[in-house]
Amino acid sequence: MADVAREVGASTITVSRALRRPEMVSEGLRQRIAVAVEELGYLPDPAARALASRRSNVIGVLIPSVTNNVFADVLAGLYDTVGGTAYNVQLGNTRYDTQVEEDLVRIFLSQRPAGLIVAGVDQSPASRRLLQQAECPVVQIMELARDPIDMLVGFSHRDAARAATEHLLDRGYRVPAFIGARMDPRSERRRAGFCDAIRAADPRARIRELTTNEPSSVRLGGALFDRLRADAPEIDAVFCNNDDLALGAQFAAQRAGLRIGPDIGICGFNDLEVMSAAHPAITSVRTFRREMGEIALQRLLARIEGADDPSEAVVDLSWRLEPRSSTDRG
Amino acid sequence: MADVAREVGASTITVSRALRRPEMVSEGLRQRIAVAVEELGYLPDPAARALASRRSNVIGVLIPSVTNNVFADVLAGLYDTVGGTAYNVQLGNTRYDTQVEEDLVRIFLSQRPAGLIVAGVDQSPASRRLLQQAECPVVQIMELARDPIDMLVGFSHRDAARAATEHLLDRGYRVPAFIGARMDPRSERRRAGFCDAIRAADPRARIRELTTNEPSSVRLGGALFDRLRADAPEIDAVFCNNDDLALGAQFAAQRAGLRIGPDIGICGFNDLEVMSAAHPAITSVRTFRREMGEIALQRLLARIEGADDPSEAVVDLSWRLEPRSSTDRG
DNA sequence: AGGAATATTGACAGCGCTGTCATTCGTCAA
DNA sequence: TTGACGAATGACAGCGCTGTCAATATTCCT
Repeated sequence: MADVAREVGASTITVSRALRRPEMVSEGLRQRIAVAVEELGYLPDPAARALASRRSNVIGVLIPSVTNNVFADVLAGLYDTVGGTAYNVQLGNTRYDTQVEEDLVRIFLSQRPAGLIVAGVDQSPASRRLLQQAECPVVQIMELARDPIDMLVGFSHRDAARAATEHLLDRGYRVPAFIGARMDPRSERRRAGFCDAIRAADPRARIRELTTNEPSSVRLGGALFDRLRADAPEIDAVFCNNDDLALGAQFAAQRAGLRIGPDIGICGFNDLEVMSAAHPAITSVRTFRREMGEIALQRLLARIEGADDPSEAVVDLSWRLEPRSSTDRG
Repeated sequence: MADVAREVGASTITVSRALRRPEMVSEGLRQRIAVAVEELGYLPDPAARALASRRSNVIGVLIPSVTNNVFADVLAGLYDTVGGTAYNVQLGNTRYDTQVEEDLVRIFLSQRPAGLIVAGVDQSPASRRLLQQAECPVVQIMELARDPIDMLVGFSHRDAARAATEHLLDRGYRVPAFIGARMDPRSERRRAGFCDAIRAADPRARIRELTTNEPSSVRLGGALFDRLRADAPEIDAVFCNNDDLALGAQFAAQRAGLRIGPDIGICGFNDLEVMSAAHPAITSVRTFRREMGEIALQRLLARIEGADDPSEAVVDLSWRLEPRSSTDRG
């Protein structure tokens, strides 16, 4: 930066201002500085900036998993939106553990981040407190809640699951069951939505379900489906916690010689691309994962850049049922 | 840090050392410092560290896509390995564009990263030069090459594809075709491996293929399969660029009433979890994506921590053919 | 016992930038 | 004409830590 300043015959602080608040520097100087920066290939040192301004350019993102398709999509939205800005996304993998999450919150906060995005609304009390006292904006994503820490972008898993289950009942299935893996808070809410729908139809109905805390996979979906049918042969539809399980259930049903749709209804959750391309196509609840990442980051950046007005502190992205052949009794 | 120093009656530099090079500080002092750090909840400021030491704790990772399953697995390996260390992974999304990659290399380098991991071996000349001159270790991942910039962890896509195609021929398929999407350098090498095998079997054979630069997806795999069969009805097997395409091809073949295996052989690439769980299970070439991330980062950290010996500058992770029903002619 | 080698600690300056406050200069209403 | 005011620029100090070199304490060897 000193070089640039020398080049144009100005002080370093003026160069600094030309880069960060161009409107504070006269037209001519600004241009000459821009030229010199380009010529010299000057790139500001983020560490020095962070130290001097007591605020880093890091957007901390806390998610429970990196591999999971759902979060991969959220991340894609995040990275797309952060690309081109002066900010950097920094991921923290909480591994579905609130204690790990709390540690990461502390570590992130020690960097004086520009903003924080955290998945879910079930932080530990200590995390919540830390985040509330943070002097940077915070966005919770994935879910809806009555008492956001700061901002919130998500949708109601419970409502979505309830709608999916109602769809099964509407289509004439009598005994839908719930298949769940990796029972995190969001999965539990989907399960609750399933129960809502079942009980609304028949308050005395028995809830048929099979859940596990193992990470979900296609193979596991098949295994759970087979076990569930062995225990409860009367079931004629399954609402799966997520699309991987649904795909696995469909494969298992096909192996068992069942006709997908007429003999067994299958519904997934998230509507990954594969669902509509499968044979037969699988009904699912579409969620707006990429958009969640984009919007969360947009809100965050708006606040960082000074928009104090939290006009829309909570954004409900909702969901959309996508009925397909797998729940068509024909 | 000054607080900690005061608490134990030592100088800040001693505290600094106790944190970074414990062996340089006497047992007793070290213990008291550890206690004080814990009590005061002291966390070092990474920006100040980076500025003073002229070296940040950032491991820059340049990949072409965040959503892609393949890179998601690599990332998972990376994040698993970096967790618990004092380093931070910072992702740069090159979007399959070497110019973007070059800009990102510059930006990353301006942060004085602890190390850099870049996907592929086809960097622009300028990127290559920058990376070679970088005063930090660099690992290229995903592929093999004769002239690594520094270290390399990957496998031969060409050999793997050749083996897969030979498998089709061995199984008795006469007219295998190649289906490819998102034709990046690695896809091109797989295509070359396909051609190698076909030509080795019959030097005068016509190469049947259908490729596109669109990002791949299950749906696209089905569409390409249908178009390919319309143009070349004689084909009796397809080697797909990746598993998504293979899955789509399988669904399309099923829609067309073909028996998977007897009527049409299908082989994918990467061996995502879904391949073995599909109905029927789909033959694929297993690649060690997560391991690639883990090992690349381990090597990098070893070098950062001072192991100068580049005993194994190149690690070949190889691959493994996983024959399944989809290439069983019965 | 004497000196060299080693282990342990500290003083000091400065990393590259920005926040704060001060200065200069031109403009404008009274 | 004059003082007030805003726009443009600069001086200075310091963000929190570490590299370097120096000083002191301790151990070891002859």
